[in-house]
Amino acid sequence: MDKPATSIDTIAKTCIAGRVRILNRVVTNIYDDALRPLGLKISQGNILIVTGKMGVATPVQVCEYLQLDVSTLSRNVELMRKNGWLEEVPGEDARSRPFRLTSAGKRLIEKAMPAWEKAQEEARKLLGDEFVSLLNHAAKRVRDSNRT
Amino acid sequence: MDKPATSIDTIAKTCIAGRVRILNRVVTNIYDDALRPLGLKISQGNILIVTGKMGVATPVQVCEYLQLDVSTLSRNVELMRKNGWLEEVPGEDARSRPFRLTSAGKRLIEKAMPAWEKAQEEARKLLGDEFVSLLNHAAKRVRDSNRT
DNA sequence: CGACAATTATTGTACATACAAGTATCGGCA
DNA sequence: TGCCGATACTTGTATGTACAATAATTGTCG
Repeated sequence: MDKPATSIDTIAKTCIAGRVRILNRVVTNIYDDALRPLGLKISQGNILIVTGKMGVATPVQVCEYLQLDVSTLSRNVELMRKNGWLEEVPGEDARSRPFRLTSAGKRLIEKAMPAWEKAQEEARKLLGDEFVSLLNHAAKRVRDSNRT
Repeated sequence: MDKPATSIDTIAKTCIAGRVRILNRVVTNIYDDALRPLGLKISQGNILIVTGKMGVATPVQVCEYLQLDVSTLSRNVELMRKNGWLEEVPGEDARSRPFRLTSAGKRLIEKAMPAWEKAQEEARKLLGDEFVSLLNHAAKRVRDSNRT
């Protein structure tokens, strides 16, 4: 004779958002701790990486890839520009503000590599290989799904 | 003859934090959109749920469960107290500030249930059953691991 | 060509988040 | 009993995040 589960019980036992958010906090902290000596946070690091892959990047492109609001990116890029890691590039469309890595930005990534690897290994061990593998697929699906 | 992968390529292809953070943003937005008509965000919703499960909760307990910094919780609880969803309870240890759901808080959870279910279903479809199942295990492991 | 919708970014506002530093209290031990 | 380290929380500061409103530009269609 099980009692009927309350709303509280149901949500506590199954809420996907709760779990994703816990993981996000823990994993973000692992990387931020590792990168702290470099004055870099993983939030900015990921923007640097995406920018590096793109060569010249526009806010809209980066936001689509990272599923970030443009207003969020606007302020993040501003900080990284001040740090000398990104620079604006003139573009054809005057509405857009394309940017790219500076050489300091590229050097920073190289310098951060060992710390990133350490964090990556810690996260991998914590989450398990199977989860990490599914994570890749899930992230790809999410990026392609384009809610809105 | 593959060229050696650069640091940028390696991180772009494999970074766990990048993927977890993308998922976090997308999933959080799904729930926040669904809950917006109620004036509730999933960040606060999860705190309400954990509090509800505990009956009387202390900040330290909630933070350990949700892997939140106490300073973060401090401000979140303050807002929810102002909204009338949480109330302080006198405790024995004067250092601690235990709190619990008010009846308004309980009613809010009931009222939010349909929206939560809608978001939950959208997230489940987006991420896939297999991923969701592993997510539960991963979250439990993370909670038990107690980095520090 | 000119009005208007669509696109792109910035700014105001509110909340989430963590670290560092500070305050209050507790518990144990000399 | 009184000191002192440990514990629990708050506050200052910086960044991350999104939504709404605004500004600037572009594209389109009559």
